[in-house]
Amino acid sequence: MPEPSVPLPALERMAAYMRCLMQLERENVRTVSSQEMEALTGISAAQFRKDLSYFGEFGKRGIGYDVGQLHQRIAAVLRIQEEQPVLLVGAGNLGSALIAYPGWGDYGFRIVAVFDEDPAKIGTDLRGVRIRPLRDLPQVNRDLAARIGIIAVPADQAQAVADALIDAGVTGIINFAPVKLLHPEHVIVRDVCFICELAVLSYLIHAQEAAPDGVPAQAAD
Amino acid sequence: MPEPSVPLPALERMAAYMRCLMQLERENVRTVSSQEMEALTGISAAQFRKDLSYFGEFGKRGIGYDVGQLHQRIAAVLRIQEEQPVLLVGAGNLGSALIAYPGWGDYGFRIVAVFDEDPAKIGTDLRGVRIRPLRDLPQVNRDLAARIGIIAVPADQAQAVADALIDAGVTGIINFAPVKLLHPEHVIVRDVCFICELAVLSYLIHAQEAAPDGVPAQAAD
DNA sequence: TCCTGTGAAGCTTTTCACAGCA
DNA sequence: TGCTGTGAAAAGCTTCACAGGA
Repeated sequence: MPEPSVPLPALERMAAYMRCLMQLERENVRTVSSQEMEALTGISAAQFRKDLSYFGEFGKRGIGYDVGQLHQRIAAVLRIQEEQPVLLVGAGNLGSALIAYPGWGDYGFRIVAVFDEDPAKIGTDLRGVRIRPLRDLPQVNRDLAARIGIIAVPADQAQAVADALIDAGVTGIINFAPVKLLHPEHVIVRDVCFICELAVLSYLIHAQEAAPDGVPAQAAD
Repeated sequence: MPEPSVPLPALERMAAYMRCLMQLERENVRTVSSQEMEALTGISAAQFRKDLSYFGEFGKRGIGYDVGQLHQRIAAVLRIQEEQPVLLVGAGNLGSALIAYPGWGDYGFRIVAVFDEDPAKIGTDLRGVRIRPLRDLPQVNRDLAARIGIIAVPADQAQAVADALIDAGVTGIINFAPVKLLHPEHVIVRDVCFICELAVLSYLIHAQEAAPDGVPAQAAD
């Protein structure tokens, strides 16, 4: 009944298309073709059309796609057409940077609670959200019922935080800590390893120098 | 002469292997087999061996891999065996979080200069690195000769910053701003879109609920 | 024996190229 | 005509399965 096995890379591109469509909306562009999307995103027109085809028909032959409508339909596919509550654990530098990110609302997410263990931080406000002790997590999420959690704590605390989030009913985790988390099968964990990006970049730069046409040196979006 | 067209996913896994090997070194583990690496990273033993094979032979048959030696050789492959200077543009929340990250040294990177446009920040210190105005970039990098730059500024400034970095000799950019950057072919740009990760997670959570065995729901590492 | 390194098979994803509709 | 949607072909990546050295 749901979409039959969509390639994961296609899903990742869907988020990129949405970003692009929001930009076009701000510029009051009404209609866009797959060709134009290729110019804007760097993703080929054929790829764009194929990606959309996993989820249905979205355009008008001979015309293109209605920008606003396509935005809405992609949001519906990604299940971000209505607000989704998110829990953030860790109110250090990274946590602060995350909560300050201006795009949450555009993507239908809202940080509804922030947790930290530092007594100096507990009770204070981070952009209008009170910081609570981690032990309050189960009780707080009984009301909030958030399914998504973000781990922004040091590596040595990450597993304990993951366990607590999962106990509290979270089924999807974005993990910024540099450790592999153990978790039950029904929970989905996505690791964000930004220094890995740098390492890959380092390789690609040097590979390109050594043989300017050797490795495709494709950028990741 | 260099490695003939290594799959990009293989490169991304190399960084993950390195992270795992550093952990093993801290635990004083001397030898590791591809089986054990599978247990630790979630990446299959066959995949691990195949990935390494793109770059040479690293193990001993019947024994496994020497942890320290493998770490060194992967570092050499990624060109992070000796310190690489990195420029950071943007000293806001995100920039501060990045510079506070404790793993830079482990991966052979060092932030050698920080730039920002905010007069209130210029001249102050961020973790021992002085914040300079962006206009100083060309001159500063004449000495530092960094090839890698990180863009951690708002979307509307990102293109100008990218242009400045490229002018100053940077050939690889990690872009945290939510815009597609225009750049010459010889420059490699990798976008980090953390909210895209959340959007994908949102889809996967709901897909799994709808059909617990429909979509593989594989986590990204 | 144990475990690596690797060609070949199998599977996934991307690209092509064109039918079909406005 | 113009541009979408999509089977089929091509390319790319992963897994298999086993030869071969310690």
